[in-house]
Amino acid sequence: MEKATDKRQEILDAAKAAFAERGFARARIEDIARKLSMGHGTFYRYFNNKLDIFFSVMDGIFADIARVVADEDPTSTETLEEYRDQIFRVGRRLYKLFLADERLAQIIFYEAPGVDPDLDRRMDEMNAAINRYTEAYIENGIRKGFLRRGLDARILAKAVNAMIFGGIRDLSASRDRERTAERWLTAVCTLMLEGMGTGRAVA
Amino acid sequence: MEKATDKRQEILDAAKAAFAERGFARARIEDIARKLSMGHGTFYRYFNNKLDIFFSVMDGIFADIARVVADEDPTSTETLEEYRDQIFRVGRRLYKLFLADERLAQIIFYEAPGVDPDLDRRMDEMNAAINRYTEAYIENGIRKGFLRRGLDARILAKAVNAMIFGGIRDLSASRDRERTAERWLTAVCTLMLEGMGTGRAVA
Amino acid sequence: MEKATDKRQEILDAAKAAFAERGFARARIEDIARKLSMGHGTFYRYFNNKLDIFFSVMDGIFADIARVVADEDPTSTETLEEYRDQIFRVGRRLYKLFLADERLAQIIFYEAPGVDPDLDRRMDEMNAAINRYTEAYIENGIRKGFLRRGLDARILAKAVNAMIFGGIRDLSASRDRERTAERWLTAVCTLMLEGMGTGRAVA
Amino acid sequence: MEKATDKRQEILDAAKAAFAERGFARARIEDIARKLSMGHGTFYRYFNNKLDIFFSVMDGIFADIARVVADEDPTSTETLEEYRDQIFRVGRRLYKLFLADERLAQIIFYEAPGVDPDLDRRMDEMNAAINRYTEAYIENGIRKGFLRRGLDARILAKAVNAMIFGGIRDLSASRDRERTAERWLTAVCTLMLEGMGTGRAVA
DNA sequence: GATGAATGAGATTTCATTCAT
DNA sequence: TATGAATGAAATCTCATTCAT
Repeated sequence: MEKATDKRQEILDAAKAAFAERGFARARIEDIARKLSMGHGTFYRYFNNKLDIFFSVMDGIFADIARVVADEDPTSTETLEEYRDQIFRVGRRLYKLFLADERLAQIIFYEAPGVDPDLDRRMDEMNAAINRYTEAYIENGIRKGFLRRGLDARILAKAVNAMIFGGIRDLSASRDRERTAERWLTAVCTLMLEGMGTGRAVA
Repeated sequence: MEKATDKRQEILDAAKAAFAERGFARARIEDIARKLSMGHGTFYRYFNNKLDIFFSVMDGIFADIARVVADEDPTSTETLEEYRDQIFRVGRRLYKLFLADERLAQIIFYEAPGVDPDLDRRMDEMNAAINRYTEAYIENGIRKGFLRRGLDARILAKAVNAMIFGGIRDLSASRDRERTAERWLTAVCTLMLEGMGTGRAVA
Repeated sequence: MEKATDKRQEILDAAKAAFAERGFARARIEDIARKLSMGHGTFYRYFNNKLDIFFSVMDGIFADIARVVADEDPTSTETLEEYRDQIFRVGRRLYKLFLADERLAQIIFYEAPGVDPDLDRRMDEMNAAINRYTEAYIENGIRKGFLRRGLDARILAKAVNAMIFGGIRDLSASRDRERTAERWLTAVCTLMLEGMGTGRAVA
Repeated sequence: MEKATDKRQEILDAAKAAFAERGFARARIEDIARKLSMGHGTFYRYFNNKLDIFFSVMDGIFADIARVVADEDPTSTETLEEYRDQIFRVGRRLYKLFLADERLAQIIFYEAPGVDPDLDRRMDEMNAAINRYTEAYIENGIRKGFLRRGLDARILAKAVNAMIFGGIRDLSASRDRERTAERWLTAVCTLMLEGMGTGRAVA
């Protein structure tokens, strides 16, 4: 049984690589099998079909992201400083996750969209879950008084996450990734906490 | 000549719909032709091949976006209030563009990525162009004194645009779109200019 | 009426060029029309279909060849010297014909075979006619006594013509064509009249 | 492995028949497959594409011919009698090869020319190789003294081969092939060694 | 369980031919 | 008479999936 799980994982990994490299449509089952020196008929012992394994690959990616995002308790933050630290902490972990495996960004941003309506929906749902998480942080901040009252927490949460994922996308294409990651975290915090304005008289 | 241009435009439009609905791979040339009650061979009188028309569709979309984005002069803004107005103005036009044609968001966010490396590159380039534009706004703001010195204009510009396009994506999926659009614009402005913090003592 | 004949001839010539250049299958009616700056629909006013014009082109070529071959009277030759002169005369005219228009050899040897069973048959018939002609020369030679008795005139005629057409094929691919043509004529005459042997005691 | 090679050979043979019967352009992959009661997709497991298999068919034919032609040593002939015997021997084998498989002549003379420039070139090369071979025979004959000095060996070799292949072509269309083959061999020898003249005073 | 040969649905693309203008 | 837009038959080729060994 262990053996079977290992093999499944192996196939999953080869498939992830193939999908990242060539996209869903152009990746061939036979290529994936050949990379593992196994008959491509064997593939169908572990997965029902091509879409099935793509969903499995995506599930793994979603789980990786969820693990990072859900690692902190949104209600535990008490001050703006703590919040800032938290953003950096979560952000760094997230960025590290994507920097550790370039295939993630390639798949999430380029290859997965449009493959299957069901999958698009699942991506939207994962997105929504992350948005809810961020919303909880913001609402906690308002409650605790270190974020302003009257903020549109729902939309702001989405905006913040859009930035964070924009950063991930940008990171994948950048040279000095460590440095760029820090610049992004700083920029995101700036916009989240102070904005870019000089603070003089904004209605 | 007018006739031919019209026909081309007609095909282009039917293709845009097909690509938005089923994605590049699943959209069939014959579907596009049948929708226009024409022989599918006719298609090839107006476009070289399937990828060719997809590029043409995308070119149209890029041009639409560029027209909106490039409509204002980044250096003309003098005060934070003017800047905020400008953001709202450009944002509203951009959101209106996408709300007027749901297919744009579907194609840009779901169907175009991963179809062709060349096209991915062109999307990245369009993105970069918009980023440069926003960067110019921010640098102007710093120069004019209504944005803080020392800001990382390059990354902040990217972050801002990530939010704006995040808004577009969200809008397409939302109910009361007009209202949601305004909420997004407000949220983006908030983050850009003041952040969410209470302003008390942030190092 | 003259006008129409001219046009027909013009099309025929453009088609000959197209067939020689690209072969029957790859030559497109539209290309032929475009070369004449005429609508390709017009083509069908002068020819029934693509095969029809190919047949017409071939008929022209056959006629050109027949004119050269049939120009002399096989029964008028009286001596070996006259015969040799005659071979040179006819051969030169034939080689000149093909050297004057490279397309002839290209079409005859490369493009026409296999296009259509009917056409293959017509080529065979033309060939047979030439063979009969040559056979008549040989039979005349035997009768007049300057060729040996007992020769297998039928096969020898075919062999001779195979050489002559082999020469045409070779000429088209050679550099100094005038010189090569003379060498071929000399070679053909040698084989026809004396052979290559030293003449000592061949049973 | 044996199995796969057999299948490949089976397909090759069916293709040879199809190409001989209908020509390259009109032969359909599906016909070849159906003749073997196999799915047409199977074809593509053994050959890359239609041109690929045509080249393979031709390679087989070229190899068959080369084997026959290269079987004797041009320099070993010492007398005219030996030479004559040699011509008969090689000629008989060559004619036998083509008589054993009618498709060879059909493909070589009717279907292959003009299919593909590359292939035309390869046919020309094969031809050239045979010509060089015959040239070696003639040069040997001159050296050994049983052929006349001063002969234009290069062109004469081409002329001789043109006759021999002319014979092949003629054979395929004839009734009593065995008899015709002998007549051709006799005719070729006559022209090669003595010519048709009576031998009286030819300048 | 593993294999890979076989399958055939399905999509793109070409271009001779037609026919309304 | 000339035109060229429209047509669709026809053919190639790909590759996910099946299944006998």
